[in-house]
Amino acid sequence: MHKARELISTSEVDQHPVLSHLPPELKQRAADRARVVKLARAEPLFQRGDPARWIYFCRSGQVKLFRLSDDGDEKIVNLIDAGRSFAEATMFMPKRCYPVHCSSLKPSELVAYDAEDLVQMFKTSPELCFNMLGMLSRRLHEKIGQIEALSLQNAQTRIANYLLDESRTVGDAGGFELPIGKKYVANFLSVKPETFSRAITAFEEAGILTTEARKFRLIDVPALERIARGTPRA
Amino acid sequence: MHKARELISTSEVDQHPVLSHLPPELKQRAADRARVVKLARAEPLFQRGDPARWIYFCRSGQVKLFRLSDDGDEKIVNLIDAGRSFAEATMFMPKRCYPVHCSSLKPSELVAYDAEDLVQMFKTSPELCFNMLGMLSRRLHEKIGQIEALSLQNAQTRIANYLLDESRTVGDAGGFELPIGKKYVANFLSVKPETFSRAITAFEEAGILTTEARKFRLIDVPALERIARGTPRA
DNA sequence: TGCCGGAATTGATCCTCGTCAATTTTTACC
DNA sequence: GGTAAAAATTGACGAGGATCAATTCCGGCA
Repeated sequence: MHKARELISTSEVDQHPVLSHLPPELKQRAADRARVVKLARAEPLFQRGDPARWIYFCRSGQVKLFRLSDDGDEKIVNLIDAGRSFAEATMFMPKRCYPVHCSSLKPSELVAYDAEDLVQMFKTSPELCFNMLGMLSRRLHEKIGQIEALSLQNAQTRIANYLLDESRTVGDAGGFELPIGKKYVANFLSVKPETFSRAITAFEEAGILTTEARKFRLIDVPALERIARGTPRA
Repeated sequence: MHKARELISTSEVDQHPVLSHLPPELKQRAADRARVVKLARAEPLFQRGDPARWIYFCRSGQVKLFRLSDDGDEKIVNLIDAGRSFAEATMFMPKRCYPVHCSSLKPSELVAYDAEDLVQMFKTSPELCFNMLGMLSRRLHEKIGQIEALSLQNAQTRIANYLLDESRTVGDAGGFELPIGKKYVANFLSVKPETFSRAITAFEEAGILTTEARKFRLIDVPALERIARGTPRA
């Protein structure tokens, strides 16, 4: 059961948006206490309520953060791609537990940093704290955006916004590829797969985009932007 | 137009969940630079996008934080009662602007603290930062809860949860009173006033609660909890 | 006290989206 | 490369909640 623990280099720590600001000696310490976690496809990492001993960086692959309702329905709160970190906020909660479930969507490699030890480091440096405060503020802002979208926009509008977002962030002239199955994208947008599918079909028929497998190519961006603004006409 | 600025005492600063942890001399400095803002009923305080020069504490009254859609629909993201603070997260955003609109719901008195000056104070003390990190974590957690509710629960369930919450936090044996007009509560729950009204009527007819003006009295709490869990039967 | 205007309630209707079911397509794995 | 399982699509249908409209209720104020 025990195999040699994979060593983490300080340059690995530099990937992390917050830990990269650690002074060199602490960077080393963080690396020394970190470990690599490898997940197969669809393997759970932690459950809501588990004590939050680790915070994570996604080195490769993809994981989902989600809530479950009493009757088993799932709501994906966040999709974490390679290069992004998650669960930092747990370090500062009174009861240090994960507030969501986490599970991989593809085979993934994560770097796990020791939460307790990091807390000690943060206690030594307001600069570090400020980096973290900035990150949490951005997250909070993001969530407010999600709430607004859920309350004020309909399915089509949310989907249109998502497509425009993806196109801008990961797309090139040739279009872009969905990071994962439409099922999960749909869930993230709080829409049923059927509804997602129908919306895409409608967009295709309107000449707004073309699809081929997972590849999307936007044809009529202005039209999509009008839909995203909730004003398909005018 | 200029009248004498109302002075803020350090004991006023002690009301603030984060600033109360300032060392005495900084507490005095915060008080010296703070000011009182009085709002009439339904008076705007700031707009989304305004530079965030101040963070606020609600001394009395009530304000709403909200977003507006392009076609003018409003979504209340948060209701702030007396004793609560808001807008702290703006201090740590790259572009220090309010991400929501704010407007009073009743005549209110707010204490406005100088954001830039507070940032300087925070830079001196990891302890202060930790208090703030804790608060932002809690806020983030709250938002995740709202998102889950919007995605996974129906109108009845959200309303049931709200009633149970209110009953637990502000209620006594004789029931509790809505903090404001049902219109606003409904909006906060992302439900139309008509739907809210119908749900309450249904609860009354089921013998779950009684209402009288704004006063609510829960009769059959277990039944309401079942609805809140999404399993009305069993 | 009586009047006015906004809030709340109630009813009727509509429409978006979820549900259920049947295929088709894609993916994973031997 | 072939097969089984999962994902995606498509269609038909229904329910939850929004919308529109009409009263009724209540609070503030002269």
